[in-house]
Amino acid sequence: MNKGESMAKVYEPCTVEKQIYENWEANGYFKGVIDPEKKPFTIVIPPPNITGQLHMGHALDETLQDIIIRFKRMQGFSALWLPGTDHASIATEAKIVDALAKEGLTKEQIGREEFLKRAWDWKAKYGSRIVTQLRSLGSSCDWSRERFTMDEGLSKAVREVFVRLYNKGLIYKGERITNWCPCCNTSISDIEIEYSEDDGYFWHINYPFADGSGALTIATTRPETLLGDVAVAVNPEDEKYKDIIGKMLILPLVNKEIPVIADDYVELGFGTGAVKITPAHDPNDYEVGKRHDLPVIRIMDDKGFINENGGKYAGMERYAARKQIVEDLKAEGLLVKIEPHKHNVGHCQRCGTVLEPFVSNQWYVKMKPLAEPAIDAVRSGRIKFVPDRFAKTYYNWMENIQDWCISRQLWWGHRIPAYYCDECGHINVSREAPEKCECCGSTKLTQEQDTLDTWFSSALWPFSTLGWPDETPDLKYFYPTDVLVTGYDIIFFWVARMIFSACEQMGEVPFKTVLFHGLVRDSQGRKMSKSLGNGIDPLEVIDQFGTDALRFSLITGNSPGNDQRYLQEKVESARNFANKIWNATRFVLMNFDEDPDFTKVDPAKFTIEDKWILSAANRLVSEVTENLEKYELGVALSKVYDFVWDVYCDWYIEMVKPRLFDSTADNRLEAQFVLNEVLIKCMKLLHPFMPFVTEAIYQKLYKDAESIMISSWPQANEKYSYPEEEKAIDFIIDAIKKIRNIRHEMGVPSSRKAHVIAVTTDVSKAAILSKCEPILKNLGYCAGLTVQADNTGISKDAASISLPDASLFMPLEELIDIKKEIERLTQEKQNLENEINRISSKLSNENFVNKAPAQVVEGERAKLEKYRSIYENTANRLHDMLERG
RNA sequence: GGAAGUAUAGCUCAGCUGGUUAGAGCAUUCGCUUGACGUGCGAAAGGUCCAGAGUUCGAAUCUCUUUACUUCCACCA
Repeated sequence: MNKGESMAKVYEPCTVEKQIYENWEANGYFKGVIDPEKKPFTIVIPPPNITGQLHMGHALDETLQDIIIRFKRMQGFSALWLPGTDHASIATEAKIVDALAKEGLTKEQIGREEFLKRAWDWKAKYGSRIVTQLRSLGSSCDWSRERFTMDEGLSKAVREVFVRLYNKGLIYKGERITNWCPCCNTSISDIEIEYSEDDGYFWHINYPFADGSGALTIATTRPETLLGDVAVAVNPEDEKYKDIIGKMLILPLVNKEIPVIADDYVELGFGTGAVKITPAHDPNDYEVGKRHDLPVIRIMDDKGFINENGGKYAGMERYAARKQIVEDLKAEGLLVKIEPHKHNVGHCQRCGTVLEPFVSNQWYVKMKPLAEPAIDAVRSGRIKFVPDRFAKTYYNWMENIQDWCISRQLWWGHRIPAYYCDECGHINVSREAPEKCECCGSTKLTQEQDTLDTWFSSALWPFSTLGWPDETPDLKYFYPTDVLVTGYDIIFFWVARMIFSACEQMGEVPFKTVLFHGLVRDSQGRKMSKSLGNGIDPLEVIDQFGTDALRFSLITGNSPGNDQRYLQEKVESARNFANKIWNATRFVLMNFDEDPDFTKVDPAKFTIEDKWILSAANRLVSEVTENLEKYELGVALSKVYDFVWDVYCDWYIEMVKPRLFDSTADNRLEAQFVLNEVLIKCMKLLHPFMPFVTEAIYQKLYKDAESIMISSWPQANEKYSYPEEEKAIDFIIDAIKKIRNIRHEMGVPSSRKAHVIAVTTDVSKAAILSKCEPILKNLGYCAGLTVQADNTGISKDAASISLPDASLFMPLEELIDIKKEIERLTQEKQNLENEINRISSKLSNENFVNKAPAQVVEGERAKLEKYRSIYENTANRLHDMLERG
């Protein structure tokens, strides 16, 4: 039994994938190694959350990166794909809090230390799950370098950056309006807000004038905030209210006097034209309050309950208080009307709770100075966005950036390295806990309770994972990284922040290219989500169809930055493709001699079809390489697919079958060589996309193969350039297709072979036809072929095929329907005429001939010549038939 | 309110810097135990490239306008 016969008839991914992956890893092929002889190529993984489960988005993201890194590795770069995970402060903390709740505990009850212990335990238990899942995608990450955003080194980097920014005055602590999630119990940054258009109400409320002269009507969507009102503002230009500016109003329910003030902020013509001002609970009001020097009265606590400033409402939950206040206003006759009102309400990105903006004391990063170099990094081209339209989104955000609230009232995360002096109140900010206050020398210091936004640490990922702030050899060699692959949905959260962090800390960009991909949606185009239950588990798909099939289906038809749909049919066809190449290999090996000695191959014995495919494979190599360099992964893949399936399997293999089956054939070894040569080239081109099946095949093709993943990327081989043979075989394929077409149309069974007569006066065409007789016989169902220069002996009822500079005649005896044949020829003649007219009018257009590139004009001329020749043949035959018929 | 994307065969999508008789997969129709594969082979049908205007010798491709859908940003109490 030879190697081919020992291969299963159907490729079964699940039987080989795991072992192949373990082999790669055990042999250290994934390792990024500092090699001064080689150029580095670096990718850092977008670290998945430790709370995460593998989803289709990861699958796409990982596949793209793996394709690029495998390609570069094969090209001879010292490739490093650095993996790791993110601590995901808010998401993880919520998990721990939930787990505690099940035990009837709160985090306050167990205290910070115990809480963190549990969090680390949780991380140890579940943090590796996602990493295991990434491996099943075939990811060739250097797992020996796996990092975690809260490991020792990265925490050091975080403290270093914090201290540096603080010392430069770019981090400050201040009292400002911040968005607060009463459910997660923490402040959040602006970009963590998700707005949605919600149904609400406009409550119109009368605020009576203190002097008893009537009332002023305001409208609000949050009536409970009136407890914190300190004024009512009107537009200074508003004729209606000119006279009341400066008058005092009685704040309902609170019974306190507040002034009517004038401020441009109030928009003319909107609502009642009078706006209650609650500086502690609204960012705009806060600004108005500052301008008018008004007090800031916070009336709600961190959990969303009315505080002691709320008088009799103190202790009530915010919505209960709202209801009560509306009722009380109604009772006092101050409620004018309630209007339904749609408005945008901010929700917590993580838990969906309606956010409460209020003043609190938080840490911020001053963004303006950081944004400028970051904008320049992209504008100058040092960082390239693919597709480049995302640069616009990026500029727009960066140019209008607000300061970044980085403190979180959470325990799981990097605790802010600020130490308050209990004696003098001075804030000591330092890398390590100071022994005494740098201001008064007191040793009584208390560390800040708050932790940092998760994204603060991931912003440092490209350099912190390489050892920064230490000047490590890794950092020197592998930084800056080459390409970052990520979804466009985190351009602000992560990409932008890495850019300004790197520019500030490293003085250099974090990566040279950012390749953005879109979302993987369900088959109906909906976002995959837990609540819809429409998510598809990549692991299940892998089990069923294989990793390669999943990867293939995600990449084919994918273009940068665009969303795509997940369709199972696509995975199925990808699986079929894996099976196809498996069987092509099986065929090749089944038809190998025992250990063919390719050193004995004589290129002089290459046939026309050997040269044709060697030449075509060369072009494929160049094109695919170029597409990959430009990150056109989907295009590259479909080119290999087409070549392997259509060109290699359906044509070349079929062409060489007779040679292989004839053990005495003189050039059998050459056929085996070419089959092998081209197949290996294709497998290498395909390997980044479909690593497992190509490895499995590679192992079959080579006796002592190490691994395809460390083999070298194919190069176009100049000695295999045969443009003439390529043209010749294209001519023959065209002829065969036409023969098959006619036979099918005439309903001729494939068992009935026809003796074909080729008529041509063109010497080179005659030669090609003669040379290709075996191919025509085999694939064109010919019993034999005669090539001659004139029409002698051609029966009137033979079916005819017009080719450039040649005609083929197929006597099919009684099977041919003359009427039908005349119809067919007439139609064909008409089609050709149309084409010829189109092209000749183009060529007779002086402007075209003068202005179009010579190559294009030449191309059109050649086309015209070809069609004319075919036309002539068709017209002659038609004429003949009509005459004789 | 601002910005962006998409619109190509029944479905899902390719088509790069303008020059193809406009492509693929799936589905459809017809035929095939052709010594690798029916997860296959062969053949076919199917498209005013959303609509309109412009630039050009030439537009699916570039510009503008319209329509439909999608997304992001901002946000008026």
